[in-house]
Amino acid sequence: METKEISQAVVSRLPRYYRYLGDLKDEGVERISSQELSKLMHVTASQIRQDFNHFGGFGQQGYGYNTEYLYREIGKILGLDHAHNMILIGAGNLGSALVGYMNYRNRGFFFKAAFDVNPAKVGTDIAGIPVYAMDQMADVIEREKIDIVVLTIPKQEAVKVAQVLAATPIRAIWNFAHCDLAVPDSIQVENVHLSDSLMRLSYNIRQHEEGRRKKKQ
Amino acid sequence: METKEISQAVVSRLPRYYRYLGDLKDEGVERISSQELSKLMHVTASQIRQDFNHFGGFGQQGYGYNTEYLYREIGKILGLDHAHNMILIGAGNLGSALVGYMNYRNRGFFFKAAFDVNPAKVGTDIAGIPVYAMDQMADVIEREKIDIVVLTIPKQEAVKVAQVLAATPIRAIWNFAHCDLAVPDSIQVENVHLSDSLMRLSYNIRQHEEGRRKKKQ
DNA sequence: TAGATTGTTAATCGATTAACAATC
DNA sequence: TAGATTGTTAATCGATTAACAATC
Repeated sequence: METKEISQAVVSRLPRYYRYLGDLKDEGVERISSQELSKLMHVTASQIRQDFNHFGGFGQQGYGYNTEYLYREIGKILGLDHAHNMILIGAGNLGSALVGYMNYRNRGFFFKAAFDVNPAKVGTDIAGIPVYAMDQMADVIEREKIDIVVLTIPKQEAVKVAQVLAATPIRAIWNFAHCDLAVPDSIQVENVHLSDSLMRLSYNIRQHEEGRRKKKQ
Repeated sequence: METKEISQAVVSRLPRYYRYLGDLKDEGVERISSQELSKLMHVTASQIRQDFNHFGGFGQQGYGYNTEYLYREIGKILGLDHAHNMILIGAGNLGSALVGYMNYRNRGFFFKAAFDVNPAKVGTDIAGIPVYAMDQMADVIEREKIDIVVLTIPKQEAVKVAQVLAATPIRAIWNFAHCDLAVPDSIQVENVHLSDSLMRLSYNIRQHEEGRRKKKQ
């Protein structure tokens, strides 16, 4: 399908399209034009058509796009037609929240186990999955065919664990630690830097204030 | 200070600079050149200088940048020199995790209260802050001078709550609901769409596999 | 067929990188 | 002073938007 590399700018927009199309599908909307979708999502119709066309033609001239079909196709592009096995490293508050959420609203992402340094947690369950000691990691990854590791541990530990993970056959790390990770190219890293996000928010608050102050003068 | 509008691309990089400079400062590094920082962060030295210069000259020719000074200045730009009062709406797993995290590692962001629809939770404490009924929201916002509302509730409710919030003097929403919010321009919205993030990860796994398959042929 | 809307090329805009003069 | 490195302008690159021919 895709020949040339797709830019991350486009990739970042796909989940949002997927979300809107899912809603439309659920509302029973059978077809939608790039112009209608444009109004709904507050992006240009041109961008929508360009984005979709990176992956081949999903529409029909004079008709638009079939909502259900487009939804399914974008799902495939996003790899949601494959199951993913996950483990959690760091069975703290945030980790438990993620496991709980995934269990509840599944879309092919399955948590198989959690790991924690705290001996008091080892042997217990969080949100229905067992917590193991850290030294069981490599074993469980192999046995359960884990692709995705979710890292919810402090940055110092995250850096060390990433080194260990680099030698395992995992394919991705969903990194919630406040640091960048050095891993081989074969492992994809998706960072969720919550503190960065909050700082961006803080910047925008300040910026908006400033703008208002200047206008007043 | 800033006259022309700064692009969000630049703003998004500031927290990462802040992170690296904080680490350098803690390691006792007194000064750093754009070239050294470039190697460390894997971005071009040119971009670093451009980014900093959007906000005025922080460096010195022939010397580089003073780590501590630059760190403090970026902190100011990010608005971290002002305190922010926050409330949590949705005292579930994720919300509790965020409150717990913020309480522990404070940087001027203070959670004052939480709100939940569940009557069993109202009157209790989560991570040291009181949980109120939803109808107390506007009152608490005014009394506690809340700027930032953290939304960790399902999307259907989030949309409704956003409507209520639009009429309050809050300045920002940190939105963890899987939807976009329609609020006045005076309210900044920072979205953390975790499922979008996971889909991006899934895409990149798939993309990498595909690349490998093609190479083999 | 006529009208609508895509797919796609060309034009524009903005962001990144390169280069170098200014200056510590 | 000479060397180093910034601040800043100019060149390049990529992403977004506009336009329109193809076609359902």
